[in-house]
Amino acid sequence: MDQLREALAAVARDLGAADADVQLERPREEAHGDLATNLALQLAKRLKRKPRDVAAEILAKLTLPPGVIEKAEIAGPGFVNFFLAERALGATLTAVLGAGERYGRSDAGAGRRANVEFVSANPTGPLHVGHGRQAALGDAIASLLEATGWQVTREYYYNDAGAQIANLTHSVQAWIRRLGGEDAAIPPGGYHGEYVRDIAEQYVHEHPSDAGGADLDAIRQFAVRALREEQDRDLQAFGVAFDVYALESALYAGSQVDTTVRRLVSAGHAYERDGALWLRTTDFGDDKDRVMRKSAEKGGDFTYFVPDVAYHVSKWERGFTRAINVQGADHHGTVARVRAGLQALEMAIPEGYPEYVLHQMVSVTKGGEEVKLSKRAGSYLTLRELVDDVGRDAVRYFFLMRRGDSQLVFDVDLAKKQSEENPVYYVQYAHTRMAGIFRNADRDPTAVGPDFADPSPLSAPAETELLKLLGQYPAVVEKAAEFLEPHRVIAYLEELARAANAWYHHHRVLGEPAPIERARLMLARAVQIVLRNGLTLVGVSAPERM
RNA sequence: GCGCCUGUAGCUCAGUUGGAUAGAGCGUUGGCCUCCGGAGCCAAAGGUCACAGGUUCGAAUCCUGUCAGGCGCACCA
Repeated sequence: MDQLREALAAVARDLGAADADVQLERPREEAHGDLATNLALQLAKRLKRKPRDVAAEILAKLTLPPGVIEKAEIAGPGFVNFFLAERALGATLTAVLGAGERYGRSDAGAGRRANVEFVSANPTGPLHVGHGRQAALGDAIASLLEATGWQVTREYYYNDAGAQIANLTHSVQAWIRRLGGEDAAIPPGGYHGEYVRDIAEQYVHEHPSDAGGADLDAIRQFAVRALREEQDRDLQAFGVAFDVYALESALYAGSQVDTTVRRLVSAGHAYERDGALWLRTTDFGDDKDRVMRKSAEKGGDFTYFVPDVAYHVSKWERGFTRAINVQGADHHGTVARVRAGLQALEMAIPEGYPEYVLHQMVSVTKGGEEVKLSKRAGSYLTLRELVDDVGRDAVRYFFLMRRGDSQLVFDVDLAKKQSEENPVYYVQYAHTRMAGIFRNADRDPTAVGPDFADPSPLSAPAETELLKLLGQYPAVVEKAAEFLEPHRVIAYLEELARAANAWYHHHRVLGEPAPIERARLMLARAVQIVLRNGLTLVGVSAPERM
């Protein structure tokens, strides 16, 4: 492909257009060949000639690399279509079988370090469905980066000491007093879920000396730990693991917050007004300036903006050349101000740092009606309940099959009731069928390597189609990683599974004449490898049996 | 009012960053089990790509405007 591109560039130079951008793409239509270029269309205007005439001259001057291209032809308004020789497709097969589980991986990231922050829910309640989308998305993005050569840290940031935690603490305290027979009300802004009562009961059980709930600090620590542990259990059930848990309170304790403010002031972008300390973020693309330290009458403490900036400084200083934040779209307002804060430090942090992957909200329908999301346990909306009901694989797959910036309707009834028709089963089933071939043949699939047999008997249309798809997988992974869009992998897997199921239905493997059987075993093994690699990449299992 | 995201088949959504006749699943209709797992395969019907302009060889894709939905717009986090 690179050879072809260079050959075309040489022709372009010859025609006096050395700066032409040579584009090679895979045509949608099979009749349009395996690769196509629009070079003639691009050049036609500046050469003031008809596109098809330019295409003819390109073709005449083109020196094709030997053995790779079978034929080339002019089509449509002036496209030049190239047809790959069969040998090239056979090479795909040996590439897949040779690389195995490494097929599709690359080292584009060259071992540089990337931080992917996601979920980052404060420990004020169980994880809900929206966190589930974020967990699936963040984990898959991290995996995509790993597959393309980045050294990835999965990070979870949470606040264990702010106003929301105080609300939680007082809510638990109120329940402790209720359990003691008092008539205590949940404070305004407090948490009403049943889990609050459960925590209160546990607290009383483990702290008999404080049955009255007087020790707020002890209650806070207990509640935060209990909810963090519950969230960890939920994430574990979902198959997501983090490398680093970062605490907001540590930024204060480690004086990073103070240091950040000092740097911002000395960089000259801060000013005082109405008794508060402001940062002129409008100098760096924000739409309004931000308060860093509140005025004395408002309490005189820092706004959340400051630790947010300090936190991202810490990512930079820990050596992450990329920081990717996966967040709900309701947080999009923070994007401009965090970046502006980092620029205002004048520490040579790149302008686009950190990168954001924002996903739209998940709405949940149950019984045909939309259910409002809230942090109430028992409302059938926690991630844990969804995973327990629908299954980890289906939940992961559903959350990833859509682009992040389209809204997602998760119909719980449908996911449960019609789980057999879920696309995830279709893809997994294709994998199971390939595995079944080796099971029935009583063969070890891992023994089928690139030198297992001669792949040339694979000539049926369904087979060349499969080989082409297998050859596309590395590019799919590369693009999905580049755009941080795991749904591209899902779409590819469905296409591959469709082609694999059609092939399986029309062609037998076992019992055919030996050269054909052995060649098809290679193809079946290659399909199995790529399906498994892709499913693993998006966090879905590839079962041998279902 | 301002900003970000979205609008594609009855429903849920893709669309390889500007390419050729806009695709898939579900649903609907009609076929296919002596066969490695039918959780499957083959086919049909179904479209003013929200609407109106513009850019150019060429637009679902880029620009402008309008309409509709979602989410933001604190000295809250």
